[in-house]
Amino acid sequence: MRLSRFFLPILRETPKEAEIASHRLMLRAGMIRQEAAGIYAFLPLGLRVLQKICQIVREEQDRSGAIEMLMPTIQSADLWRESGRYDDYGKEMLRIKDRHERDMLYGPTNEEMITEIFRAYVRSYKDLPLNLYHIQWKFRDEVRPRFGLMRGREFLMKDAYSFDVDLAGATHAYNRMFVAYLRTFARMGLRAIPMVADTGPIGGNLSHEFIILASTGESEVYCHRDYLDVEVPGEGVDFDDVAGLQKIVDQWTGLYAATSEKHDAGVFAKLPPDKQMSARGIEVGHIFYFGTKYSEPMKAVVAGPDGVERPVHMGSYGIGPSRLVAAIIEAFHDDAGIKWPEAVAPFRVAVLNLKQGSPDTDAACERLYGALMQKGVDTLYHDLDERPGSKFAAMDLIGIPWQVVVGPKGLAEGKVELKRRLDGSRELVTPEEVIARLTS
RNA sequence: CGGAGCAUGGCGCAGUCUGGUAGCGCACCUCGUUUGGGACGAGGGGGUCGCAGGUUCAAAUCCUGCUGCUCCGACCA
Repeated sequence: MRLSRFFLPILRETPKEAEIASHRLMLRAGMIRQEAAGIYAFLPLGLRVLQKICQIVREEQDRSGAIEMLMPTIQSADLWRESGRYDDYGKEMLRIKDRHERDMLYGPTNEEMITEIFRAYVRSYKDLPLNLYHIQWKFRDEVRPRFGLMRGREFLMKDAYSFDVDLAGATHAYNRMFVAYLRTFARMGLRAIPMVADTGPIGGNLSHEFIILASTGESEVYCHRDYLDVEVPGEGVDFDDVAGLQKIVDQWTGLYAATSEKHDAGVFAKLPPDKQMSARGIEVGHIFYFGTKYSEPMKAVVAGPDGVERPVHMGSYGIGPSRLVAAIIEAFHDDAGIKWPEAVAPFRVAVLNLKQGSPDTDAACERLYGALMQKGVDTLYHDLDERPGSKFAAMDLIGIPWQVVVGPKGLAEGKVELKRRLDGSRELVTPEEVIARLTS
């Protein structure tokens, strides 16, 4: 992408409403624009990151055996009356009427709808296990939206729903998601720690929140320090291996870890002092097993091998990709701007032409840009006629992992500078070397 | 929902107390000089001062009502 053809409204000054780093940087980097309290438009740069995150989420959901679909944002109130949650959910639910005065709502979650879909088609235990997910916008009319995307009212959520004949099957489904989540967050460069959590309005009795540690986190969390070193399952993990998955989950739940609501100060105090870790955390995922809470009232039943119909055991599993954009920035930034992990970066490399309009640098940049694009490397070519200082500052701000700096001095020796945003390291190399490095 | 505050050009702000026809920095446009870490000079464009009433010869400024947004607390992907 040529910057001259892109839409990247970078702000030099920080809008006054932004208090935390991720919000500030997203506004300054031209990633998002606030349209109302807790409601944001994703500008092109922000959308690129959001899509990268969704793709990782998708790949790991698919790998674990879940199947993607897409449910609507608007739901009928009748469904929610069936489960009893229409009255329970409270003011967080945005209620609307259509032209026929029918009660509708903007979905805050989809347990009811997925249960309705399931019961319409599935009759037999032979169709199970089943796990369906979608990535869709949700609306929760928060009392107090804040911190930009971190606590918005409209937010993107990946929500998966599992269906099993019995507790044993549901536990395995839970474990699949548990492991998929470990891998998902690790691929984004995040260490997420599963913590025993409250189930809230979703209900149920088994639940973990996946928390990343960050000083600007909203919740106080307590955990064993060794969680920082537990191994994340690799790509080859067998999601059908019931005992194997259970072992991984046991390993990841064996040590103490709890959010403040579930915190037991007595147990925590018995940990060796150097292993006690209390910090602020950002919740980036939440998984629940809630058994037959919805299947019973909504009559989602399947026939077992004995021919007897019984309500299915369900779980639901959420990840907030839009919140993850903010969470990743909280974890990866410095005074100059964002430092994207490569897996979610909006572009992999930026080419900076230090003397736009000079035949030598222009030609060298065009060659590099063309070669990189041809090899499928996501490249942003800063081809605007600005002073070098402005270019460096802008690219540092938006946090592209690699910068190739093309200037007359380097070119005199046939070299360009390859700079790494993450650690600021830089070296002089030939353009051919740049291409080789970024395509290896 | 309790408490506090803000609303003036795209962004950040001054002007409001003490009423007199809107200003600064950045950004933007033109020309020139510049170009290895947010340049400089000259010229220029852009604002019914959040909305609606009221007081007054005159309102960004005073009064009343409304709306939007932010922050602190109680709640949550």
